[in-house]
Parts: sequence; structure tokens; C-alpha cells
Amino acid sequence: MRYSKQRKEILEIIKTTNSHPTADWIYERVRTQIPNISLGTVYRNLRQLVDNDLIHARTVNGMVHYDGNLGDHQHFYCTDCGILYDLDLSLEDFVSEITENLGHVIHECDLQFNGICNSCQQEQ
Amino acid sequence: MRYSKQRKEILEIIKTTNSHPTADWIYERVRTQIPNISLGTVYRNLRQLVDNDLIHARTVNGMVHYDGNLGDHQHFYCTDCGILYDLDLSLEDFVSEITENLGHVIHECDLQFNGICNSCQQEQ
DNA sequence: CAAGATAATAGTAATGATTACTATTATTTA
DNA sequence: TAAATAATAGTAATCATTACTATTATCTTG
Ligand SMILES: [Mn+2]
Ligand SMILES: [Mn+2]
Ligand SMILES: [Zn+2]
Ligand SMILES: [Zn+2]
Repeated sequence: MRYSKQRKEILEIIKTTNSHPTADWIYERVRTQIPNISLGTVYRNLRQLVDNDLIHARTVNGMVHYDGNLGDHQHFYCTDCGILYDLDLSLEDFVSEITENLGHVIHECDLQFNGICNSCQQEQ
Repeated sequence: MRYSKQRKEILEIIKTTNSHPTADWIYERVRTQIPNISLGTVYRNLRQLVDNDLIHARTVNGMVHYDGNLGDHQHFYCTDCGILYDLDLSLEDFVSEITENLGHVIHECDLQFNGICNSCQQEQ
């Protein structure tokens, strides 16, 4: 992976913002530094950075949000303002942490594990 | 909400399958019963059924999967075969349940809460 | 420091899932 | 039965993302 100023700038933007920006937001932001950058370049770099595990991607409401925080953490998504908050929870008491300490109201708990299932392991 | 045979058939398909089908899969399936049904009709009905809480929708890998199981449950997504398994976990020991009892290998834990955040509640 | 090798870019076209539109048809209600 | 209107089929439009291509920038190696 070579380092272009486009790639450096995109990575810098994601690393220095904690608002989980979308591709379009990043595109508008990087254009203030590199006005003639292509939207295709932004998407291509985002995919490369995700593939090389330099950033993370997560889909919220059908839109991909990018995350420069690589540490193991969870999120709270507000369906009203659309902010995707970082959470750092012990799994035992995460519900009371959110509702009592942070004061958020939980409408939905979206919990999903990804990995390789039992039957797929048998086949290898 | 009136009841057309298209709507009845779509709901029936989702309620009687536990494989979390996509819009396109449902479209192909319902076409065996109603050959000239429109893809637009499938999408329109899926949205209506979700809005009226008769089915649930969840996005996995950028594709929307529909779920006729309205009970509170979690999922295990296999990145190899793409199967989205239902889980019914007590939150205390869900990891050992998945790894030890079910034999799946967890690569990712995707945990997200949706609701109304503290600051949004203040404004109302 | 060249110079060749090739990864990355800008610009644009294509894709694919979903939504919008419109004239027609089916369902409900009285 | 007939008016009111929700739903439909078919198609066009949208929008995020990906693919393509000729050109440019970066890396490597002598
Ligand atoms: Mn985060
Ligand atoms: Mn399910
Ligand atoms: Zn909020
Ligand atoms: Zn599997």
C-alpha cells in the first residue's frame, strides 16, 4: 500500500474525528484540503483502509459509518438526532450504565455476532 | 390497511420461513404463487409490514433481511455460509453459549442500542 | 539520482437495491 | 350496488457504491 496525500488526508480526517462520519461527509471535508479529489478516490481508500484494518466500518440505517477508534467498544445510536455515541461497557451492567448513568432511553438492542458457524467448521 | 392476496402471500412466506430472507428471495418465492406480481409491490408491502410491526427488518452486510419472529432474540451471522441463525440468550452467559454449546467461532460482536439520547430528551 | 514497474488518481460510466410515479384494478363501506 | 380509496403492475428515478480507463504519482533498485 503506497501513501498518497489523498490517502493520508482521508485517514487523518477519520482518526481525528469521533463522530463516525459517512463517505459523503468525508468527501466534503477532504475537498477543503484537496479540492479536486474524486469521490471514487474517497470510496476506494475507505475500502482499502477497512481491508487493512486501519479503520472500521459499520452500517447504521443503511448507511456506512467509519470509525477510527479501533479499540473494542460498543455504540449507542440515537434515532432522533442520529448521533452514534461510543460506549465502553462491562457486559454485566451495560443496560443500567446506559439508562441510569447516561440517561439514554433504549428502544432497541441490536446484538449480533459474526464468525464461522459450527457446520462450516466441520467442512474444513 | 386492506388485505390483498399479494400482501397475504408475502406475510405468509415470511412467517413460515426462519431463514431471514431478503426482498429478492421473497420476490422469487411469491412469483411461484403469483407469477405477475411486481417487485415494487414486494418492496411496498415489506415496508408496510415493517411499519405496522408485523415483521422485523435488519441489515446484514448492506442487505436487508426480514424476520417473522417478533420475539426478543439475537442473531449469529456466519460470514462463511451467510446463514443468520436465531439465538435466545441470557445476557450473562451468551458468549459461552455460542462458543461452547453451539460451537460457533466468534470473530465479531456487533452490539448496538437504539433509542433517544439524554440530550434529545431534554429538548422535549 | 535516474528509470522502469506499478499502485493510485480523476473523471465518468455502470451497478444494484430501493423508492417514486401513474394509470388501472381490487377491496372496503354503506 | 356504487362511490371512495387503497393497492397493484409496470416502469422510471434515485442514491450509495463500484468498475473502468487513460494519466499521474510513488516506490524500488541499480
Ligand atoms: Mn465508535
Ligand atoms: Mn431472527
Ligand atoms: Zn439524540
Ligand atoms: Zn456457516
